[in-house]
Amino acid sequence: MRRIAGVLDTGHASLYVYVRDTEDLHAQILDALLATVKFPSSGNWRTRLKDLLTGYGEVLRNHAELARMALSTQPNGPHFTAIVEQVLALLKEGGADDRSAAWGVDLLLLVPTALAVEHSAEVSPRLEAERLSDMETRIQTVDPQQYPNIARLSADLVAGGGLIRSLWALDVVVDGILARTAANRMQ
Amino acid sequence: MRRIAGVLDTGHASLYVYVRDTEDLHAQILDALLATVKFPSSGNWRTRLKDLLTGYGEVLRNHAELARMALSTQPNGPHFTAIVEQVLALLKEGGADDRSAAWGVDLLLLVPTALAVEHSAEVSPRLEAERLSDMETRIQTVDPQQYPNIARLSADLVAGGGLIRSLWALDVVVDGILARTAANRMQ
DNA sequence: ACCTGAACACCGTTCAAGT
DNA sequence: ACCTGAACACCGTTCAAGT
Repeated sequence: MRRIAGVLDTGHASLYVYVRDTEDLHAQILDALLATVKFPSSGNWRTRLKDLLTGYGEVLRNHAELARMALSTQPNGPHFTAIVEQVLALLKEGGADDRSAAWGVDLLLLVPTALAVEHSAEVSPRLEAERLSDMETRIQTVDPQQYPNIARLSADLVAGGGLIRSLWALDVVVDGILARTAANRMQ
Repeated sequence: MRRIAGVLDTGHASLYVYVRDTEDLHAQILDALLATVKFPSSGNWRTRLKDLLTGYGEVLRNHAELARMALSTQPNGPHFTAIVEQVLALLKEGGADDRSAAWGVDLLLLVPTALAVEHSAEVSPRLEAERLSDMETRIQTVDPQQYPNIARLSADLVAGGGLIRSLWALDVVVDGILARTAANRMQ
């Protein structure tokens, strides 16, 4: 509140004319930022879905505070609602059944949101690189007797950057939603 | 810090002898609590996996602050590491390939963690019920012209409680990991 | 109607001083 | 080595007083 009031060159108490509290402030800022998210128009439905959610994730990754808010309280602004609508449309195009699509949209939005919060601790690139290499050495030097699977998979556990992992996670969830659809059909 | 120091009947500054900062304090508390998580021994691998992650999620759901910490900074205590090891073992038993298992464990742990953070805003049951019914009416009264898919799926969007949705989400991610494994085999 | 400054009730963290 | 109280530098929120 105080920081934003400073940027706006006004007293911090003045903001309470326009917002109810900090959460409300964050929600209004987020929806304004979501106006910049592009709705992809080329490629198949899966590519368009991943592009849309990547764009959503980019906004959240640039504003860690907003990602935290988006996770703890479901946003409800018009631009957020438009993204939900589009995700549902793309899942329908992909052949997902109604319930799988409805429940799947939450899970799909969770991926970029949670990943944005995960990377919100990145204070300085300097410290972040150190933290990451600490984690790598911890995984690579784990006791193979006590944790055989971690030791065996240590290379894969530390492999892959943020974006490639995010795209992989979205593919996993999309595949899972389609698998649920198939399982429901067989019932 | 001050609250916990009060419970321990000591000065808040004294805690800094044992912890580096608030994040370190949360990490130590979380790993102590994770000692209580049961490792299921009956049922097939998928049931055991879901039970294990549900147990993990229960701990986080009872301690919202810790869930937020677990999301922004990867825990690294011995009990957390043991859970990761067990998830990897169960995924291997289920036939997941190495990379899908290694990357999948992050995504699987994300589900209960993020859902715990989501429900961390539940201050009083009274207000929470109100917030939930507000959301329901908002979804059910959405403009069908502007948001046709939300309107069409409104019943499914609001259906299902926390636990059943969590189990569904875990099934989706497990199915997705197995689908990725199958896709990798075909290459 | 909108803005302001002061005040209130909190935080986490540091540090000199005690034992 | 461990603890303490005070102090510092922050928060979000409220409110009476201004214009």
